[in-house]
Amino acid sequence: MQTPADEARQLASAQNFRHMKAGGFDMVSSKDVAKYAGVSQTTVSRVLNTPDRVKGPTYKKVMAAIDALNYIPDANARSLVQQKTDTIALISGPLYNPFFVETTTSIVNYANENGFKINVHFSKNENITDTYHSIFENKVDGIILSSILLDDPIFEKLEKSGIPFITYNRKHASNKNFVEMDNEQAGFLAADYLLSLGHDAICWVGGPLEISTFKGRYDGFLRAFQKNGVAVEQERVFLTDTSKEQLHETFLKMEMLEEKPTAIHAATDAIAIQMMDFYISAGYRVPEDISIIGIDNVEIGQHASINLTTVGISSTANLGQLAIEKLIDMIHQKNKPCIQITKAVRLFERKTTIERRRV
Amino acid sequence: MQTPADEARQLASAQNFRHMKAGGFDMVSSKDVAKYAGVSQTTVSRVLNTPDRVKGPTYKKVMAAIDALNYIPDANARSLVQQKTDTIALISGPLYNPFFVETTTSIVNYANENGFKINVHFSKNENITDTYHSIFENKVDGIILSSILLDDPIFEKLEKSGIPFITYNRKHASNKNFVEMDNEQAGFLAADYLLSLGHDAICWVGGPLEISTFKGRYDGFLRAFQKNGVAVEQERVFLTDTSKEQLHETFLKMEMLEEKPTAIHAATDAIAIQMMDFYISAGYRVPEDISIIGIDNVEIGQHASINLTTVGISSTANLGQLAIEKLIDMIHQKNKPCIQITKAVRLFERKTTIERRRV
DNA sequence: CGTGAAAATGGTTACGTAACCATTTTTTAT
DNA sequence: ATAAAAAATGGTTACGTAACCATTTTCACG
Repeated sequence: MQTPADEARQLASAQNFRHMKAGGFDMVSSKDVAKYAGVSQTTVSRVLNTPDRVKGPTYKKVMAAIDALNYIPDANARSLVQQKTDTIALISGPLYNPFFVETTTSIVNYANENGFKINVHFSKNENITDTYHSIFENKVDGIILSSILLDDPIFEKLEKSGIPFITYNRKHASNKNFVEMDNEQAGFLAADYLLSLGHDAICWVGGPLEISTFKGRYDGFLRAFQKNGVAVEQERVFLTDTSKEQLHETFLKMEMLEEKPTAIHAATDAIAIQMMDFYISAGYRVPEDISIIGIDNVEIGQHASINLTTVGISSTANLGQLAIEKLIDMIHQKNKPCIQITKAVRLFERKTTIERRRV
Repeated sequence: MQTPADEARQLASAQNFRHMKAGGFDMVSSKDVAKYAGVSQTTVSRVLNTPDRVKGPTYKKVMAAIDALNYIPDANARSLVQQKTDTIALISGPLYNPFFVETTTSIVNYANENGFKINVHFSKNENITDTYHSIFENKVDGIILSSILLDDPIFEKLEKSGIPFITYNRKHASNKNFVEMDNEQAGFLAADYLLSLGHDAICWVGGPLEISTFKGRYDGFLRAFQKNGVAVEQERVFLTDTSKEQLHETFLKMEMLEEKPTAIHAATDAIAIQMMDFYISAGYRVPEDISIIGIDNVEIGQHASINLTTVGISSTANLGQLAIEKLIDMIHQKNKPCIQITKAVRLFERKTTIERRRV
């Protein structure tokens, strides 16, 4: 039987265990809980991690203490002793590219659902030593990244670190684990489609060929021209940074061409959508005045106001989702098989492309 | 003078310091570096943290050892002893709302530039005990969040935790620190504008009024009707979940109305853009057949193909950016002033609204 | 009821770092 | 040259947890 006095004493006791700290209350440790419950710290740990190995009454005592003291275990301390952080680093491309919006969503949600925290980093270029510094210091359990060049020197460091990692979208020349789409075929399908519509003044707008996606898509673009017996004119090939500003420069350059393009093959939907904006703002009609095709099949491209013709993965898969699933597998089962997934692609015919009017 | 034999010995020595671990190499500690360099662990720590207090030769010796052993300090261990993690938790709304794309970008980039890691969480509803569990266990230095209800019970726990936190976009009824737009005025401006265009069959589409943004915007909507002497008909008010599926349900319900709306006031641009998609896909023309206005002034709404009329912050500020700046201030200077920022708004007249044709 | 096995609990240690205090070395001022 | 001060370095500890081994308690069985 518990008297009011007992209760009061117990309450006072709980108060005493609350050390005031700089920020506010708390910083109650499992030691405090142990003392309060009259057991050893080891037992407190067991209550939380292997409750089966603790007798009913003990369990209740400890849980009561945890409640009374408002104890929250410290994941950092646990990481230190267990040598794992339950954290995955994500190095994504910028979100102004809708492709990364979708992959980031999938990656973060899937990881969180599976008990992993995600440290996010957005990188525009590949000059991100600071980012890797932070990632390596944090001893993350895995790394999922897109931002890498075909011959990126960081790759060696990644391998040497021993941390499981996988790339999505892009890959490195020596990549063991990656999830990509069939970039070459994507480029081919898009270009072949434009050619089949009768276009020949086609501009290619893409990023640097040191990046696997751009390289593959450009190669496919070339193959389509070859197959159709059309020559690629170098002045219509624009390799540019994918920022809005640089794309606007590119737009202006295309406007200066002697023979203006009747179609644009953008290496990504993000580029396509941005170019659409420039053209429409300049008074052009899409597709009547200019056809535009992208690659990636991003969600926003399916909006009725945009209706972007594009090439994308045949299935409804999401490269980020696939990659994070594999990465977490790799983290769990210590054996590391090669994950090399190249998803098949197909054309999504929509409303930004039209047969060339012969004038 | 160093002979080849010396070099070889040194190399062998370095090798010996590399303990093979489960995953791969490494797990070199500052102790290993100390032994290798012939100094104390304390000195190694000093070389990294207060190099001024170390003599030149010692510094060089230690740096050489760090290099030779490929030593990377363990941020977790540092966190444990320093009682800070240099980590901020972000609880954002889902990225299919473009508003959160922009805020997330700003928050992650600014935090990373200032030496903080960001743990991202996307939440659709407010039922996220697991998320908070993880956040509290990780002893983050600060929390920046949008997902909160006006009377959210989690608020009390946040306060009690003693962790600095700030909300952006939304706020709690008792919030000490928040960054929002003038939601009431935004709702007012949008509704008043539609009314000024001659619309009266206006549908409101928004989320639950337990959320400050929706509540404020709806209140403003009501005020505009009152000011214009127009009655709000309850059957034209749709309070719904903002998922694509639920919005489609709403669209179907609007189609069933006896008197179909001539204009839609969406509580957010995300809703507006989604409704646009449904209407155009169903064969309507925007704005000729139906006017649509949003709130937030998201980037994609400015695209030439969408051109969404909307209400947004007058300045080019970004609520997420403002909030993360303030939060990091709060973390650095231990005093915690009240950050209560309500940004002024204005109308952005674009192409999804038109004067009502009197039939 | 006694004995051995199993279950429950406790004590000690390590994880890797920075804080703290102690000691040694160097510099400065006389 | 010497004392005092300053600089440089080292030893020990704590941070909070789980692993590991030791001890005690409980239980089953003959």
